[in-house]
Amino acid sequence: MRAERKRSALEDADPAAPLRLGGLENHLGYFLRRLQVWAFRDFIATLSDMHVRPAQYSVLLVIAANPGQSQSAIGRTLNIERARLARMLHELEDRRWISRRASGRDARSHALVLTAEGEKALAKITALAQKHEARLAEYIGRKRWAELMKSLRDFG
Amino acid sequence: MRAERKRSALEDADPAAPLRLGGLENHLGYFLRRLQVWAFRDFIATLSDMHVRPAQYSVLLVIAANPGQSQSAIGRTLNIERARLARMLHELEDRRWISRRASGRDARSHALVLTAEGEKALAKITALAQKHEARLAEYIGRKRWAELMKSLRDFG
DNA sequence: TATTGTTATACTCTATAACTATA
DNA sequence: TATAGTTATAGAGTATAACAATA
Repeated sequence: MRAERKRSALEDADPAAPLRLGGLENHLGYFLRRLQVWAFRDFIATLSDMHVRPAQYSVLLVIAANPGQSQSAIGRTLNIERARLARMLHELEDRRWISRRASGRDARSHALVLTAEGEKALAKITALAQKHEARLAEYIGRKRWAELMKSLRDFG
Repeated sequence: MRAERKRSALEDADPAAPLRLGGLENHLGYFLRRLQVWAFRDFIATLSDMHVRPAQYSVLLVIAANPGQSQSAIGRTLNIERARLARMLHELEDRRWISRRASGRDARSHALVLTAEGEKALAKITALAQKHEARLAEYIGRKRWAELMKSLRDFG
């Protein structure tokens, strides 16, 4: 028998190769999760100098696009629980990137805005985030990136 | 002036409506994350009777598809850190769904297999997981489901 | 020396509940 | 009564480091 004979599946295995996924192959959630984890890791690594995490970044962008809105409106938009958002906003306030102003209409709520320092930080952050996005597009291929973006954005 | 006059963007806002996403619109990771979170929540809710989380389910499926493999091989396949996987496997062992056998080849590693009880549980779990998947497909539309699945699976 | 599995710690994020102050 | 925001706690997942046993 030749050295390159047909070997059984067990013998055949490259010890470092990934295994069969089995039924997981039929679950979209698994594949979504896998790519999302890659993307978030790359995002965090790319923005490590600024110490900004994806959730913080999303909050900064939504405040920038909707100045003066309340915490509950931000949380509703991004699906962030109000308790979690309250703590995150305190951190961003400690960093002098946002400020809470009294809302004219409702004494219970705050009007959130970026500070001048926050605007400056966001400019740097956005530049790094673009680099991350370019890396993601390269990782999965520009065509696939565009397909996924269209499919997911059209839905959302 | 009429009551239905053209109002400014600020006045116009439905107080419960989501805000503008701003720069977030250009980030695939955000949209991936949003759908993935929906999917995992639905998965957890659908399988709440079995108390199985997505990561546990993925481990059970990969063991079922690759009986006798080691923890490191499972972890490598699913991108689960070995420390995390060790604890998860102890939980699954406590539930009598998997067992660790001595590996013939390497005394350091375990050969993981489903128990008979584990096979039975996985049958129930898989049936529920199908219901979840059907719900996900309905949520985003069957066409979009197929597009995303193709795009993501081809890549992986 | 490197790898397999284990234990432990710290941090992020999610999920709740309880509380206050307003509406 | 309901809503906005706050504080606290518990659980899951991620990231590390250190360790024993084995390769």
